[in-house]
Amino acid sequence: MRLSDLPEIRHLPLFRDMLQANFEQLMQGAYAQTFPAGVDLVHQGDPADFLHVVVEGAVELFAEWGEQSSTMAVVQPVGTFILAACIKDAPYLMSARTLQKSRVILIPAPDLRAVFRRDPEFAVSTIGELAGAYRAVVRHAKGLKLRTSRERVAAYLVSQLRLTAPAMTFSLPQEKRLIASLLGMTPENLSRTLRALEADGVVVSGSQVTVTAYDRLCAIAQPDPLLDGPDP
Amino acid sequence: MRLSDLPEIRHLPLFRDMLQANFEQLMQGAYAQTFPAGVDLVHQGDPADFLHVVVEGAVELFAEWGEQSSTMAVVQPVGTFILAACIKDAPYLMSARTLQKSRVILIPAPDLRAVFRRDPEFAVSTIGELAGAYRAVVRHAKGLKLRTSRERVAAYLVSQLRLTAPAMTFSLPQEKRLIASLLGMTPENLSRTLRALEADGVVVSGSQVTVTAYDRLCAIAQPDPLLDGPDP
DNA sequence: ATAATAGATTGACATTTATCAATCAAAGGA
DNA sequence: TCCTTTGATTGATAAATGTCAATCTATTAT
Repeated sequence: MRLSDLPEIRHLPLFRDMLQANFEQLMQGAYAQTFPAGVDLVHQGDPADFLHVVVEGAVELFAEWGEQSSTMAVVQPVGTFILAACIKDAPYLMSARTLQKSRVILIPAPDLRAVFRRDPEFAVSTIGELAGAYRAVVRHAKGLKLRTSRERVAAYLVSQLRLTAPAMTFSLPQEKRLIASLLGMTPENLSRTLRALEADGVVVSGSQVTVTAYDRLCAIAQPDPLLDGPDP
Repeated sequence: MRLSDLPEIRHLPLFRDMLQANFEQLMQGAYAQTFPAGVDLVHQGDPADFLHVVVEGAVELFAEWGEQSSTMAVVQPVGTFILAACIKDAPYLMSARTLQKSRVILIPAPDLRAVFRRDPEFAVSTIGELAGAYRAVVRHAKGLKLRTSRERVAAYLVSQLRLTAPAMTFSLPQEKRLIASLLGMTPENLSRTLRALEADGVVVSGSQVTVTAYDRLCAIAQPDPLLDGPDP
């Protein structure tokens, strides 16, 4: 475990309010590891051994069923994943793989469960973290059920624009096929949809996206905090 | 608040481990109400005032966006809903309406937040409840993204069969259009899909479903605990 | 009992989305 | 630098799903 990782983790919403002694104990049992891109970190169905904290890089959470596979989320620094499985001591519902060279902290699930029973502040933080994660998946599911793929693409572009405001251009943070999977469509369909959106002021060149008619894009996406998340 | 409601609520996983004094205080501020069918209990976007506990009847959770609307879940006794919004003190992500005459206990959100800061056992129960809810939505989203509508229908029938095992017949617990919406399809599509499944040993007559070829249905549904939930 | 209503079903059709195959473009390794 | 590999795009086509309209059916209310 690298000493320089600690302050960053300590400032995460999940860990910032707990007692120093408990934080130290949690970190005692934890260890960090750096993985190259494309490494499978966990596989769905496996018993939940560790809470994962992504300190550097990016990790894809994806679901598999038979031959099918679908990206469910991308976790970026500093974020955690598979907290719920660790708490329930249940099998992971999703698999995870690194998208880039990534540094991940692994915190043993039993330690986690022991500490939030002892530290009420940590318990409260855990509640907040889980409630946030729950709401994020609900939003994702709402988007899948209520919007067409064209609307999902438009909403995705709008949400990316908000991250880079006030600039009207940005570069896609992941490969298009991953974004397509995240949005619940095929790469071909995403490609054609982006092409079609050029008629509405979207210019795509490789991974560079420029929006020349924000209002027209919004008219398609109909952004809604109950689907796309709060404004920040 | 009816006195006879209390023991049932007290035995819920969410409330069973907390201190009696805290439970009583929570119930002090709570009140119960009985609603006829078709009443809107909460509307998405409203501030989260109360945790809802369904004691009798059934409540539909649904999402709206523009003209569109989609059923996200059905809460039956004894279950709770919109815990996450109450915790986050954030707007509801879903609307709720009664499907039948229903009795609902309303627990003020501020009381809830105060109590789990004071009662570590309640905090731990809240963590467990949220983790379970999170995993349920992840499964729902996985089903939407990985299965075709035909596969979702088959999986739905298999999961209903498991509830009534070892009987091979059951009656649909809700109207077909609601089930269709829950499964992310139109009523017309559900109707045709059920009809098509007759070739695979499914007999539908009104709301009565009989399965004469369980193995063939499973071959279509490919049931998986990571999508359909644990065996019980 | 009968009418009125809401839900379910069916057919015809349009639209969306996926699939397959070919090609193109870009990035990384020898 | 060129070659190889991987991802992206495009076209042609098929399959899945939605829409609209017209029944049909069951239930509820009068």
